[in-house]
Amino acid sequence: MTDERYDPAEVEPRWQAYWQEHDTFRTDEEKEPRFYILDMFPYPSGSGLHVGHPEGYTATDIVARYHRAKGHGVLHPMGWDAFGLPAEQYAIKTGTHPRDTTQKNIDTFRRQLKMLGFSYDWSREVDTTDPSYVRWTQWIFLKLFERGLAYQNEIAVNWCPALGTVLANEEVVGGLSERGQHPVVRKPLRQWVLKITEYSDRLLAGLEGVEWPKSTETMQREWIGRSEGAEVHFPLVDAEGELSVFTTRPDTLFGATFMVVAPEHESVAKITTDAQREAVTAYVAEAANKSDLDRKTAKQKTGVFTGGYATNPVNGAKVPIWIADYVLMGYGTGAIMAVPAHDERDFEFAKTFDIPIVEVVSKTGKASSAPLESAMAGEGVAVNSGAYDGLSTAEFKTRIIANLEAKGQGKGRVETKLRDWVFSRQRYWGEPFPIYFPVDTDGDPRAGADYAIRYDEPIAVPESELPVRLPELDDFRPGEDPAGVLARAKDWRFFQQDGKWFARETNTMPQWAGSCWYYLRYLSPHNDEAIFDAEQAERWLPVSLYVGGAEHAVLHLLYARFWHMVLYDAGVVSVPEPFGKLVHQGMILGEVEYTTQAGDKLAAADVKKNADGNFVLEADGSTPVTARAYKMSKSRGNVLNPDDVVERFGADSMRVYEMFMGPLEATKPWSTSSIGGVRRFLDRVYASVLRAEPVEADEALMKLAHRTIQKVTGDIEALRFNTAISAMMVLTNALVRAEHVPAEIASMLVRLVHPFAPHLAEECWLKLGHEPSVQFADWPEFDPALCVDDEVEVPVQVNGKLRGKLMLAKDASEETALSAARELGGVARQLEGKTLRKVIWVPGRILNLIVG
RNA sequence: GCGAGGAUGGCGGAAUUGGUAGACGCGCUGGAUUUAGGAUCCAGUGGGCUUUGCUCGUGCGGGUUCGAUUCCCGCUCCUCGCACCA
Repeated sequence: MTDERYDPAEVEPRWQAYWQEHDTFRTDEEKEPRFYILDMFPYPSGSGLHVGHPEGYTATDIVARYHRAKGHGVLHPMGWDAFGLPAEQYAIKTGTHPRDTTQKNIDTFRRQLKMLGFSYDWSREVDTTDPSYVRWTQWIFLKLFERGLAYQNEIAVNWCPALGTVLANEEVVGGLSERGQHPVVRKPLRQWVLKITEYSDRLLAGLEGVEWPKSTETMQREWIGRSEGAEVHFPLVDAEGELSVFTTRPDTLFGATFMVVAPEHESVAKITTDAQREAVTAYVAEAANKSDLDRKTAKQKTGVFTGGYATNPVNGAKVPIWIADYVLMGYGTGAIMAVPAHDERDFEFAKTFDIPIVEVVSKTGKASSAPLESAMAGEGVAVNSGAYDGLSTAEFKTRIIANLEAKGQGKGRVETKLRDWVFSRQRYWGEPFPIYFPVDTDGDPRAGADYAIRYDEPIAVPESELPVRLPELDDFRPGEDPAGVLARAKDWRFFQQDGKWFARETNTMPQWAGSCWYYLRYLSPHNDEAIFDAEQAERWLPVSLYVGGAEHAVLHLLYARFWHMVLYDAGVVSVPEPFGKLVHQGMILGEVEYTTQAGDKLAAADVKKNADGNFVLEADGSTPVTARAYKMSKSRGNVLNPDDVVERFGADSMRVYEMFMGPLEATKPWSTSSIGGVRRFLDRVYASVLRAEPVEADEALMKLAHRTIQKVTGDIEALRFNTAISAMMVLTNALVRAEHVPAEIASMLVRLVHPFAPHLAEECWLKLGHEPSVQFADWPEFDPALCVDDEVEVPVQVNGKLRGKLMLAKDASEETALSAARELGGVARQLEGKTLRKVIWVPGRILNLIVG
């Protein structure tokens, strides 16, 4: 009996079938307190799960199983973010409908997740491409539309000809599409835009109340990029009107020695003098052709004088106006007042073009005697600023804004970097917009009659007609028609109502749409009457724990919060923020690779570390070797497939290994040999359970068990899974060494192991003679009295160096400790012939004797 | 350049209201068992030395303290994010 090995290949599928058959993980609505434990749902790609997915999923699964064992209510669902480009591109290549590809990929992902034993309530599975889901995505869009938060605009967007679609700024990296690395050009197109900027203050304020990684909070803050300043109007000298600028430093107005407008600025033509027109036109043309990448990599400031001047409202000075591409049209007013003394960029520009630099802020309160060598961007005291001299930066700002407002020369203004969200794409595989437009035509546009679509009169599709389904197409290629792929589906696009012709919106929504609100649909995924039951929302929101990759720190999490706030304002949800606690699991890298400088791969055994701490060849200490783990990628060939890992070691081993690698949030390299150690641990747990007997545990073992319960419980709550596993290993090793394994201790261990290695735990629970499932067994409680020792080991130092150890009662006195310490050989030797000058005694912690 | 995080044995990592550095695991070494094993079990394992013990040691250089991986100051390197946002 005792030599029976644990066989995951047989045991794991058996318990998976059991859980499915018995609906073990169905959400229990009645139990309290309640925990909504959420994973970022995956995009079901064609390559299946990679080993990074199960990291976060295992973490949440442990927490979910732990809370169920504690008798708490748990909502732990899973679904699919299934719209997206790859399925569409695959369709273009092979003619396979994206729906078929998506369905196949979802089946693979579901199989793999079940193979890993995750305790999802599969009855709540959602799929963003399912018409019954799309219906509510469209419903939310209508809410946005009704509230004036969705509008159309002709804007210069990132058009990617290869993909045949517009990309969001964040989907363009270095002038290339994030997916596929195709060139992207700027092109004005009619787009749907969501007014996320209207929520920027609330998106900022809401961050106060959430329990998120600080780095993520900071990234969101910086992405929103709120800055307070002033808009100042500079009257033009030789032309009508004025030039308005935004500045965060109105206190430096007296130092504005020139102005700069963006090349795209509407006033360029008006400001430019005939003498300068040729040079300006050339510069504008050049700037228009520059990609974002060119602009970013340009080291030298460029620009051209327009020939025009404006008047500085505070001192009447005549300042020259330049155009330069370091001023961006998309921020502020697209024009700046340049204060070279106190802005690095302006300083650099002034140096390049020999423009005067006037110091108006000084740290000391006195103007510098020598010319400035660099811009002083900090705060200080005003100089060379007329009546304002001597004011601090803060005071100056307040005063001058008030004065500008009084004279109608400007006003206080708040700017954000956050732009409104370009929400339309020209693809097939996305949610259609529930919008249509009147059409002017004298025939049947489907049959080729001329038509004009009145895009400025969008009409909402009635709620009762949702969802607007995608038309069937067999050609998914992007066309030249910037109205999108759907424009080719004429029978779908055009329809008649009361004798008038109408045209549907042919753009589709971006992939973010479905992922913005999926956590809400999990509340009641089968509800056909409403987006979800209000009662369910009351019960489960906000999400208690949200785990997912840091790559979503800004976009997904910001967009989802925005939609949530809109739904809050619409009275649909009753909590202001969707996600309470947020954790990002770290990336799992490939195995460490040892390479020579020539790039040849080496085995770990051929490598050693030299005296300087560098890796070199074992055979030749002068040849340096690089030791590094790399991100898993197909091109590097270091991608691991969970199916292979499960086949070789079992799902429980994979789960426990991924949690044992290190802290959840850390980036860590994979090591196949280390999984073997975890597998041995699980084998020892099983072997110990098989040895369990109805005997009493001795005191030491009982104490160890209780301390393990305390440690594991605390570690699960704090998501410190690596140290929890370590503690369970210690207890297991003690059981392995014990002459008898008390059944009571084995039972405790199995219940602790359960959230980490559920299949093994179920099997062990059965072997111990209990009824399945271990999920319904009570979480073990520890007795605090058994977690403290009566006797403690106290280190004894002499002059701060360890010289011996004492076993003492935990409340032993200094006198007892001191006299016992003198008996220690190592201590006595150090004290010999010396005077005891001082005794440091921290009860139960340390005894330090200072001698001289 | 700016912001955030990090650096501990051959490797992954433990340990911070300052108190025995290296838990746990991998790897390695030796042993047991085995026809054999990349299976299992036992023991050892930070470096150095004149090895009952001494000494050095948590990226580098200082400081505070009886005592620093932990606190303070100044660096180096790595990872991630942002990058002309006025």
